[in-house]
Amino acid sequence: MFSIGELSRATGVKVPTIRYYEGAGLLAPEERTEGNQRRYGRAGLERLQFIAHGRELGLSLEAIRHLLELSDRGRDCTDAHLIARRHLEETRARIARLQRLETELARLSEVCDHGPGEPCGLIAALGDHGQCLGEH
Amino acid sequence: MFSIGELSRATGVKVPTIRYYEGAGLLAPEERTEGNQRRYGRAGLERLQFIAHGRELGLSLEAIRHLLELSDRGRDCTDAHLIARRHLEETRARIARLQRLETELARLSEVCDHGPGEPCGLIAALGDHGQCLGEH
DNA sequence: TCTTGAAGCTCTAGTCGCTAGAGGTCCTAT
DNA sequence: ATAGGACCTCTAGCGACTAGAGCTTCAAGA
Repeated sequence: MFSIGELSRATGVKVPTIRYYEGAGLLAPEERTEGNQRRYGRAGLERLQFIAHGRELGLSLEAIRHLLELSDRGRDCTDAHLIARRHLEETRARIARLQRLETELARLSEVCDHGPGEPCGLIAALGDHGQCLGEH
Repeated sequence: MFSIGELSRATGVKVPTIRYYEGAGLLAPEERTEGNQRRYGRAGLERLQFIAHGRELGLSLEAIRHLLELSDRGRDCTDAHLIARRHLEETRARIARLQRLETELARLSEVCDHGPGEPCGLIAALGDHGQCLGEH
């Protein structure tokens, strides 16, 4: 049986976050001590690792909840693959978007050929979308 | 003089968001009508465009507030370039991180060679960080 | 067995950047 | 004069935590 602190050290998930996950209906302790402290078993540890790993991969708690249900029910994992696939697509879209921003930012931080007393090109460019090359 | 709705249409920023920016100390209307409605001038419009553009570039309101102060004070824009540069670095780091996730997700959504009744490889992999190839 | 102090408990509120809704007032065109 | 769209303020909610107050419990050493 693990205390919440042991679970925290074992997974790298902070104690208040574990309690938060419990409130969010993702992870309940197997039992409580007489004094009302949480005690987890191996299953709890693994479940928390599952959650933590999903979060590292950028999945929402919503998506993780869904995956946990599928995992609890076992069998058909079509939905699980759908979730992973959808998340992969979102990730790709976010990468593409960030890359456009990167280009823009790189350009912006170069633009500053103003002489003494003249306004800064960077600040001017920030106010004027028309100076941008692409979409963002 | 523009009403808040006109400003909204001109910039694409929603009305409640403009009010939120005001609460956040980024943008105040030049004046109010007798009936307490906000009225903005050209300066207000440009300031909002500045904010909106900064947000599109993913800058925090904090960073934008800072840039606005620099712009208001004019002259030395070293700090402005620092902000832009730091944000560019953050953006690059986020891209790199997302790309590692992309690889992992792509791999994950392929892994599912389980026979009928056997547990799904995807769900197992989600619980076990050790199966990952890289860092994330 | 007692004591101490780290670790646990619950509850509330704050973070960021909005968004939605309630319930009321104002402005403007007909 | 009136209708109704646009405006006002205020409060609460989102997601995923984080921080703090004020209290209780547990475990190890004396």
